[in-house]
Amino acid sequence: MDRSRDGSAQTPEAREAGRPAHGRSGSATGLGVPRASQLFIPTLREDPGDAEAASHRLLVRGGFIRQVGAGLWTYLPLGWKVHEKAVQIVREEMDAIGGQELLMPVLTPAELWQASGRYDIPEIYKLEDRAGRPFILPMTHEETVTFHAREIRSYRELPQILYHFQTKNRDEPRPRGGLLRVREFIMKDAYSFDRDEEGLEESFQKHAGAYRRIFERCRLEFHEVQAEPGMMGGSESIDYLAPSGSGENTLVTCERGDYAADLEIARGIPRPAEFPAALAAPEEVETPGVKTIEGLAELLGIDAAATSKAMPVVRPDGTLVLGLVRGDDRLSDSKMLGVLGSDYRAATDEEIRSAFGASGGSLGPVGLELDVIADEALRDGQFVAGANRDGRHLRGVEAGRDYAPRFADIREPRDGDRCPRCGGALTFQTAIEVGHIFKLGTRYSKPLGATFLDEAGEARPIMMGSYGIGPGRIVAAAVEQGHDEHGIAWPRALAPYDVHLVPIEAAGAEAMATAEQLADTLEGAGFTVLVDDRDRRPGEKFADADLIGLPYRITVGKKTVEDGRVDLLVRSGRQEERVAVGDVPERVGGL
RNA sequence: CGGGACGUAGCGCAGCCUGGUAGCGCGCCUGCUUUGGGAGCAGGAGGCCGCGAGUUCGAAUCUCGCCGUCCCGACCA
Repeated sequence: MDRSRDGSAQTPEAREAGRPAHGRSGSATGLGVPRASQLFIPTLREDPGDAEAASHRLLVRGGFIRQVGAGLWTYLPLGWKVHEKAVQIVREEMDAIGGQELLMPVLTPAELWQASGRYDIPEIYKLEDRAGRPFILPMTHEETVTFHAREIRSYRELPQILYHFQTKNRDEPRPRGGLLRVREFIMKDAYSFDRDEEGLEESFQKHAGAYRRIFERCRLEFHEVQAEPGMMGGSESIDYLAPSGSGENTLVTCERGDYAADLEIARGIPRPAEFPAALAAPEEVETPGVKTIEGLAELLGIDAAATSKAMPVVRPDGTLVLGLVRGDDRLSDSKMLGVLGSDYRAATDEEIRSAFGASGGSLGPVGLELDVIADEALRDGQFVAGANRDGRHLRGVEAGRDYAPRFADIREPRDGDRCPRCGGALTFQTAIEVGHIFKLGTRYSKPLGATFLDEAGEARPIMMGSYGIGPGRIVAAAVEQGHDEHGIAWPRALAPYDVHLVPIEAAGAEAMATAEQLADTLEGAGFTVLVDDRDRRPGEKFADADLIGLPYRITVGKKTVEDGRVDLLVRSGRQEERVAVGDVPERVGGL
């Protein structure tokens, strides 16, 4: 215990014993309610110059966080309180589904990651100890937890759920947006261990339930969507997306509420194309100088949706594949990745020239030896396609008749698409990914040798799942969803304190005494209170209170104190009401 | 990693084009007056102008290199 700060003769035990039973947090001084005059809450009058996202701006201005380097942030005392509120909610819900909290180290021997095959992921930080032994700073803990799961020997010891809150490091190519994408952050990562698919499904659903409760308790608007498993491998994954003004994901939802998906895998029904009269066979037309779909549609006087767009790509083994989408659509990178089952890159001009005998702008699927992957939207109808001769296109190209593609959904949904379930209008919003859960299967248990013996005495790899939540992203999403031009409006579940008590200095000793007394009463009633006892002008105190965003603000001034009343303001609304001092706890509790 | 921008007092910025004593607003310190939405007056402190080379009698300013930060893209549990 740090005695240097506190010269009192109080022993830790006495201090502990003196703490109130209802668990309110201690004050900064060791005496009474936390006072702004003695806390480190450096608010800023102006927006930081390099911040754009609302959460970034307001968390910095409100004195919650400060930047140390790109993607590296300190949680100041106020910000850490919010973070820990989120952590506690996550912890309670994880424990409620039988999760067992532990703590695994950050510093990790490289050999674990070499064994899983993830050592070469570019995002991991690599380092050595003084003897030259290789270590990494992991981005998640599958390898380490699987290392421990090797101690599970029998089906009798399954299932298990283990989790921890631990610092993760990622050498992000581009950190951004304050807490939205960072290089070091705390993550709750949980891992489930089951004997078979059915067990995994059960663990997976338990987590899905816990996640819904967590985000509901945090008062976040969120959507549970099917997602891409990405580099984690594994069969199924669900993303939890919180719509926000800033973020890196695009959430696609149906106006009727029956469909929600991440843009990367979302399906949309494109508007129907208007086709010209059908032709019995493709017919070549001169299209000199036409390089774009717009130019082509204009020249021929047709709907851009009645054209097709060819996107030649190259796989790592050098094979060329032609992706074909409708002229007005965009190829979806993530979907293409899924269809190809491998990495790919756009073909270079030279590769295009030698394979097609034409350049960019005039490519089409007819008469090719290559694999052609055509979007579903091209299944029916006749489209204009490149002729594979510069300056020429083909009219009336029909899939099946004129070329033999493999059909797949490879278009990126866009504005104007209809819902694949009900035909309703789709809307697109940016969103923050606040959680992601995965079925890993035996992706890690096999290479790391985590097996158990079943009833038949046969060794089988453990079925695993992995479940992540970023408390820092919950914090950012809460601000994105709860703020106005004056500052943050925290939900009570995440607010660093419940009540901001603002005595007006000039109102005199009586007002101060009333404030002190009210603070104690409120704390006694189970609320946490921050008293702004700073020697500042009222306007400044109000501005800071708006910025910091505690759910309730109580003003004690000479206007009110004379008749034993105070002004109560709910941060999320803007209406203020005058309440008798004695009625305050009940009034606040009822809100 | 590609494209763009920025780095000057604690914060937000001007000055740079056209080289010659480093400025403004806010904040900070002292005093007095003020006090229900970021006060007024007076006085004061605070700068390796990102770093390093070069050009020049002289560089915040011109040139080159490097570093850092932000935005778009690529990337992305």
